[in-house]
Amino acid sequence: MSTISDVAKRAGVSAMTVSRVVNDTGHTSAQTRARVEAAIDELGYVPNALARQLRSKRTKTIALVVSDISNPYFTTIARGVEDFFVAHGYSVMYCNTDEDEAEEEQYVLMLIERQVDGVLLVPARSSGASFRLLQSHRTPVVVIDRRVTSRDVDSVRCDSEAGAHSLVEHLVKLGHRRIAVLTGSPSISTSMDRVLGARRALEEAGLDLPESMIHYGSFNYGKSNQADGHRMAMDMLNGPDPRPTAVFCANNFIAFGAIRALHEAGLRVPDDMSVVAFDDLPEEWVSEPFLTVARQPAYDIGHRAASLLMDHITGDQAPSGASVILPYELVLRRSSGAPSPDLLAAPRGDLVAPLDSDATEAIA
Amino acid sequence: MSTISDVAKRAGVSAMTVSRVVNDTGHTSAQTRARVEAAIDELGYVPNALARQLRSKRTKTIALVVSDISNPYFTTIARGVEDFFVAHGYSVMYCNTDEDEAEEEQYVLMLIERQVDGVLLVPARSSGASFRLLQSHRTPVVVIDRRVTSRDVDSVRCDSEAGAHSLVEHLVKLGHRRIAVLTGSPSISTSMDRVLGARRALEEAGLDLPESMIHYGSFNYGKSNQADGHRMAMDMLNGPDPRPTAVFCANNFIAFGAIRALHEAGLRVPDDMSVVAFDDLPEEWVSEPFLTVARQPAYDIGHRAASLLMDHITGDQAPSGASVILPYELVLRRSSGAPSPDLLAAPRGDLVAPLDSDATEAIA
DNA sequence: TTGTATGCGTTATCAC
DNA sequence: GTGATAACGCATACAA
Repeated sequence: MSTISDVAKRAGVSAMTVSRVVNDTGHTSAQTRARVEAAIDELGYVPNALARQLRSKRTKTIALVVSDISNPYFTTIARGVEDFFVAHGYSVMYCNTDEDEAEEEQYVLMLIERQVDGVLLVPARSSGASFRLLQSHRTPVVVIDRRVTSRDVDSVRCDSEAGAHSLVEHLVKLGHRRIAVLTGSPSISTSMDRVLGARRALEEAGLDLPESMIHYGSFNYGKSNQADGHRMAMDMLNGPDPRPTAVFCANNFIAFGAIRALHEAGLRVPDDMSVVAFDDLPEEWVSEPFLTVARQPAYDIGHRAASLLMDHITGDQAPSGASVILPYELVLRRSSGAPSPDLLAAPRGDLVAPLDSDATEAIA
Repeated sequence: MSTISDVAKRAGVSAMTVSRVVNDTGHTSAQTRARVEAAIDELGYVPNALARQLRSKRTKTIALVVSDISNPYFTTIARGVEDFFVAHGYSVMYCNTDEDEAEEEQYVLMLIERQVDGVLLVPARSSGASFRLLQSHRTPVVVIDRRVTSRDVDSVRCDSEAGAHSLVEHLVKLGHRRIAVLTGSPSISTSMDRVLGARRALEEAGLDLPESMIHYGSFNYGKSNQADGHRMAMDMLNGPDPRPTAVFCANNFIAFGAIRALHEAGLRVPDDMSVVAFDDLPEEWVSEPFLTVARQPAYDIGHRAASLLMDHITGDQAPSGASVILPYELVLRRSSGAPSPDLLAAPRGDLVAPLDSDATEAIA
């Protein structure tokens, strides 16, 4: 409520002297410093950051724009970002786009208005409209989790192609031949890279991945609060015979929805269908970790991206269009197993367990 | 990069006219409006929010200060807050204190510096230093999840006492007589309310809750990234005979750690020990929901608190010291069952399953 | 070591 | 309907 000149008046000095004391810039005699500090305490003076930022043209604020703040993958990234920037005296604004391009543009505009010093962006589309906007306002950007077509924008992500390849290769080695893929939107590079990795693994085994085995949907829950993996798995089950014996889900939420769908259809995992996926949950959260996954180093992704952005902010390094690709970790668990010999050939109807079976227990 | 006067020059008008067009205030002729809008487009002008906020003394920003942003309980609250405020044209800043009072004060100071219009606070301690600071700067506050001693502070939370009572009553009805409590810090009202609820349920059954059966710790993972429930459960198992037959965990993370500890000790849940807890995870995340819980209406808590804060910001309503207490929902699952008759009397050693048993499967 | 003048980009107020 | 002026609170540049 009180301003710098209130303090100045009270301490019998000029506003500049107060400013110097507050910011520890320049020299001030011990006496006046003491008087100023006393006045500050008495008035409960707190500097107005808006005025300071307007004048200095630096907000000491960066923004993290993600597509789904409910997803533990992104909250873990957020931790990595936060830890880095708080240690460097910056604040972090979190923005959630729900994978919606319009929301993203609105947020980016808001961030420019607010003069943030930099932006970490998980772009909803690879089009790059948002970060062209940012660049035109000289706001440093680092892209997280996804590739973008534009040059001169740095990015940090996990090796999606290789992770998908490993997971599907694992399925192939177990003996699976008909493997479906449930992925996110085709406009997100991560979705497509994971399809590519899956396809490569199949082709190396002399198999192919027809489009009919790929189901596109959403990485998020979305407004309906329904995991799209559920719908995609239903589509898969209702597709042409013979049914796949395994399914690769391109992220955690898709896998959760898919497993629920399989469960509802009376199918046992992995007996009737193996499931593998990208992304893991903290092990403790599920009493019995069950899902075979490619685990991304989410915290490190956030931390590395933060560090890179900081280099751009300080000018220590210009954006070079470089990509930092971090390794995944393959975690084999019980959701993947060898297909039963019958499954490899038999028609579908005979194999679906009756709904009142103990499929529930088997999936646990 | 370009300012309002750049636009004014280009359009051949004054800065004020541009301001009027941008903010849709006052009257402007269709002609000049068109000319101004053209100039804005050509220059890619974006207003500087800092200057605007400095002048108008409103930032259209509120802050949500929580004790653990990794906890789905708080991210769900955040969703409720975000949905409300974004719909009203506000931005939300998220701050994470890790239940640390010093961090909290630092954040609150930063928020005052940044002139946020209001704060939603999950206070680390009930002392109330932080919101006295906020109040002295006339920043509206609403407290979430916890009671505070101070008058004239509104709060929104779930009925912890009643929820704990229901959970423990459920255990008593199943036949449990020795029930331990693992809770958070004694300085957090929520911790203590849940102990009180547990005690009341036991006393109604003619039992009592000695201090030796209560273990205090942390609701969070903390820097060690170790769930404190694990340590507390170990303490409980190493305590005096006879061992409890059931345990009430005062939040989700405590329960996760405790279950892991029981698991490691070769104890089966619920056969050797029943477990009940506060807070739930989204059902899909765990393929087989297992834990008996009191589920808090987290989204609603966030939404209600946001709405209340908005009333204070607009001045529609002065803080009255009122508490909004929302109901919990009891969800019975497989982690709680009747104690085996042997357990009620027998000494400990005989009952611990050997470590190489199939306890793992049983807990799933 | 301390103070003065000036401007950051915007809007409130009043004048035309 | 439009413009000139001042002020929001602070820090840069320069002077003393």
